[in-house]
Amino acid sequence: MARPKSFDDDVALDAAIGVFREHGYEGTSAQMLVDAMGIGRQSLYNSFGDKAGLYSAAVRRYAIAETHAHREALRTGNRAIEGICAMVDRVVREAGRPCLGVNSIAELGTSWPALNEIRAAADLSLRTAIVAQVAAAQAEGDIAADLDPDVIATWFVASFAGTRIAARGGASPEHLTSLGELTLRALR
Amino acid sequence: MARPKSFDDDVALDAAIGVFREHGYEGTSAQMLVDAMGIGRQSLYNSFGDKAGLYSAAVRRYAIAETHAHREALRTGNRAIEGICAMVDRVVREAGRPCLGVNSIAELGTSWPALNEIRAAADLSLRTAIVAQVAAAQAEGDIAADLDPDVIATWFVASFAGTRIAARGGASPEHLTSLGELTLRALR
DNA sequence: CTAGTTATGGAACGATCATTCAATAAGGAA
DNA sequence: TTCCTTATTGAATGATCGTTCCATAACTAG
Repeated sequence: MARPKSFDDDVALDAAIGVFREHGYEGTSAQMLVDAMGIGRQSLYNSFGDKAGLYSAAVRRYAIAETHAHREALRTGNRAIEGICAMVDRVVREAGRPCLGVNSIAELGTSWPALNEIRAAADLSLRTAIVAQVAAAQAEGDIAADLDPDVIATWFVASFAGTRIAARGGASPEHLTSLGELTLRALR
Repeated sequence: MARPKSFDDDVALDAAIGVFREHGYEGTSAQMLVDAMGIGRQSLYNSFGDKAGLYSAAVRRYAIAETHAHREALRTGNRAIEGICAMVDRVVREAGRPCLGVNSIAELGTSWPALNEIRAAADLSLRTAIVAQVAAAQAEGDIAADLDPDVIATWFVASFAGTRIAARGGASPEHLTSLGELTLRALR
């Protein structure tokens, strides 16, 4: 009953994610977004409200994809520790590209309620998966039993942020690999 | 032979640092800076060139102060490991305030040559101190001897970044303390 | 074919951006 | 005092910011 959209919201959102990852929220202009997304300015505002809404949508989509990738990696191998290693390896391997989650925290802190909610949901999902996997690895004797799985989950998330910051600061792949190894070593 | 300045560059710079820490480079306007620094617009440009120059000067001053504080903490106690613990504790204790170093890396990556130089100098200074301290702690049997001190130095820096990102994301002091403990545990 | 509805593209909005100009003020050297 | 130099102040610069208005295009239900 009306003119159909000429683009897919998620495809456009992925393009926006690419820009926000590299330039941050304040460093990205509406012009940069319409250029990267390949849509008109008005279409951007029709679909996402405003720049803040688009950013929130981008962070949400990114957080969901990132959480999913982490959980997928955790399912690797037979022993629980193998999945944990796979998760760490993936972070090390992909640390070369800026992380929208880390960058949004660094840039905006907890000042956006909408972002806080998105992060809380992603954190819960990821942490739940890590806690279960860690408990399993502890039962299998691959992680020290005296450590609280919940603390370890926080530990992993922080280590990932540290690795990503190191990479964004120019650390070599060898250094990043070392970081991944030490992250796992802390738990033995 | 001419009118003297009515303000001290370093005092003004500290005020600028406070604004940049919280709002980042792109999120800070010249108006916010003159308000916080308590000087006129023209004085800002006379003393620091432009906004980018002021930011570089702020990051430089911050990096020097932060590196100095780290090195001071390292000198604590009798055994080398005590100084290392003090350094970690300080980061945990002060993680509540945003880190200009971490935030500048997250926001700008390695795209500013001037910042890269500042970081390289600070990194070298800090890493040198940590390496020496770690080697001493290894000789005293408090850190595993099979680990490369240089890798450990990278590890500390990354852990600090992770802790600070966690704090900026809203982590509780208890969680931050746990992160500090696990940072040290990785080395035993 | 027509009427109704939404998407699109381009020009335009006021506001704010970083930066500078021009005029005045303040001190040291003579 | 007088001159010279620099600091300060406030207004003004053009550019770009995020956002919206408006006319047109595209599609569907009737």
